[in-house]
Amino acid sequence: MRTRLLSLAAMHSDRRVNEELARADARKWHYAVLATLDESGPASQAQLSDRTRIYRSDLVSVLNELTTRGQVTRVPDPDDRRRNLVTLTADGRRQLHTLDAILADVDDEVFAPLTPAQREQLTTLLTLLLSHHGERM
Amino acid sequence: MRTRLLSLAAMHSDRRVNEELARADARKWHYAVLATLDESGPASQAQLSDRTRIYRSDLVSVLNELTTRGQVTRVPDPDDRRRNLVTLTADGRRQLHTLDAILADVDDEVFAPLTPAQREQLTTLLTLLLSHHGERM
DNA sequence: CCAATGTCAGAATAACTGATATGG
DNA sequence: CCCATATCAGTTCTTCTGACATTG
Repeated sequence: MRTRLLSLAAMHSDRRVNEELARADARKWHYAVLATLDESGPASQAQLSDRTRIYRSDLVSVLNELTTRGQVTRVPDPDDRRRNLVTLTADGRRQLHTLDAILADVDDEVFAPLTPAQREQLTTLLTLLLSHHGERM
Repeated sequence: MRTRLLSLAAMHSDRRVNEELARADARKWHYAVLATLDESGPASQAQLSDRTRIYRSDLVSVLNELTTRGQVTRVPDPDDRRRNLVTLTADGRRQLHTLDAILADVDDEVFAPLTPAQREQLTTLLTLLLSHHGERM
C-alpha cells in the first residue's frame, strides 16, 4: 500500500530532519515558515497556514518565536486590519540559509539510495501530488 | 527541499488514512502490524518494531489491543524465552482485508493526480528508499 | 558481566478543537 | 448579520526516553 510506504519514508526523513534542525535550535515549522516566506513573499497568517499546513492556532506561537528572534516581522496590514503581514527579515533570510545548508546534508543522506535522475523524478511526483490537493488541503 | 515535500505529502496522506481507519475502529499502527505479519510471517516484538518502526514500548499497547480483539496471538517463544512470538489469526487476516479495502480507496484518492505509470514510479522510488535505510533504521 | 527482550511510567511534543474578540 | 482573521485555552494523541525484570 503506497500510503504506508509514503508514511514510513517520511517518518524516517522527519526524524533525521528534526534531529539536525534541533542542533540549530529550530524545528521543522520554523523552517517551513521561513522557506515559505522566502518563496512566496510576505503573507498573512491565514495564507501561511494554508501553505505550510500549520494550524492557524499553532502558527501563533511559531511566529512568536520567530519574531522574538528577529527573523520575521509581524505588522497589521493597513489594507485589511484583520490581517497581520508577516515578512522575512535579513536575519531570517540568514537563518534560512543556515537551515538550508543543514537540510541539504540531510537530503543527501536520506536520498542517497537514489540516483540524481531518480531524485528528480521523486521531486516531480511529490510536487504533482501537492499541487493538486495542494493549496486546497 | 525534498524532505519537506515528502513530509507535506505524507502529512496529507496520513490525515486521510487516519480518518478512514478510524471508521473501522483502527489506527495506522494496527494496520502496520497486521500487514507486516501477513507479509513476513510470525515475528518477535523486536522484529516487528524494526519493521514497522513502532517503538518497542509502544508496540506493547498496540499488541494488547490486537490480542484482545483476537486478531493476533502472542505466545512465549520456546526457543528463546525472552521473546514473544506474535502470529496473525484468521480474524486478524479478515480484519486486514477489511482495512486493505479501505486503504485502497484512500490510495486512489490520494494518488489520483498521478497516472498509473507515475504511481508505479513512486512505489519504486519509495521502496528503494526504504530498503536501504530500511531494515536498518 | 554484558546484551537483548518485553514491559511500564511518564515526559515532551505535536496535532487538533473550540471559543472569543475584532474587523470587513 | 455573517464571514474571515488572529489569538487563547485546553484536550487528545503520538512520539520518545528511561528504567526495570527476565533471559541468553
